[in-house]
Amino acid sequence: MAEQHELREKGLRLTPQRELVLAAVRELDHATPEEVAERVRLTHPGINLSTVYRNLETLENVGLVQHSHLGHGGATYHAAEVLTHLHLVCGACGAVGGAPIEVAANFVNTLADDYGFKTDVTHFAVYGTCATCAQAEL
Amino acid sequence: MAEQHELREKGLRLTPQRELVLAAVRELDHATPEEVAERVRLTHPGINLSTVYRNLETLENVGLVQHSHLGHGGATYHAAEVLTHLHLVCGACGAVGGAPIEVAANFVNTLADDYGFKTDVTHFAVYGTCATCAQAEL
DNA sequence: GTAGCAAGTGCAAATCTTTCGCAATTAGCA
DNA sequence: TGCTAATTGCGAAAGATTTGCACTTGCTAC
Repeated sequence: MAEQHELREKGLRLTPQRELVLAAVRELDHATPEEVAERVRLTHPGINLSTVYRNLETLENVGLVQHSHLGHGGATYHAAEVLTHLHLVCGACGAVGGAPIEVAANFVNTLADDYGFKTDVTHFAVYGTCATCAQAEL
Repeated sequence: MAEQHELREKGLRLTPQRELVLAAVRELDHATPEEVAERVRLTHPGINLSTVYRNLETLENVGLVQHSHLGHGGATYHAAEVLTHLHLVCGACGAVGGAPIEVAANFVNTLADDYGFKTDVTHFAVYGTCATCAQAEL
């Protein structure tokens, strides 16, 4: 229950709904707010979608969850602990692959050295064509 | 008017509206559908927003324009000719910087070699903190 | 040059996602 | 146990994008 500490520090409360949202984000991975709500409703049907949105935002401010953009519109959320990989999104089939952050280390360093830009590689997906689809195109 | 060729090939027509949308995308850069519509309306006030959306989609299918994701929700469109740089989006101030594609060459090659993933670095922005904001944080 | 057909347009309404206001509820401190 | 401010639920609002449909109009064939 480390979250209790993070929350209280900022005058925030640990409500059942908030716990459920956090738990759902931790269980699911890359979950949209809608999916989080759905998950939470399995055990707590009455929860409101607004509440999910608000809690995702709150939990993000506190640093317990983060969001990234894997596709078009919506953000997807994941627990802060697990941002250990970057996302490879295939534009052809929609698959989301993963790769360790280290493969981008050089790229990140270059941007830092030459542009003073501190990159968070996990926030936006890396877009392209996955091996399978690239194969199929030939 | 190279576009005439691209369009006809697929049984599509070159309508005034379609030309205007394409012209607007070429003049603007990183334009949202809304901005494209606004631009087109300067010379052709009656154009409908749906038409802009539909034409952006059509032109993208044909390969004359492309879209990328620079921020939260919306896509922004640019002419297919000009994807010569990647986008550095600052999460703190929202500024969109640019960097030549070459800085990512190594990264792209690694992904290709190790994962068979063909990366389109221009499609999604690179997220992080710009030099100015990184400075301010200290 | 003209007719015919399918593609495209305008318009309004429908969706979908996310946000907001507000009254009722409740967690956490004294 | 009581208070106060944070939080929730709910409905409505806002914004973005899509869709159905009747009307219009490129483009091709004659």
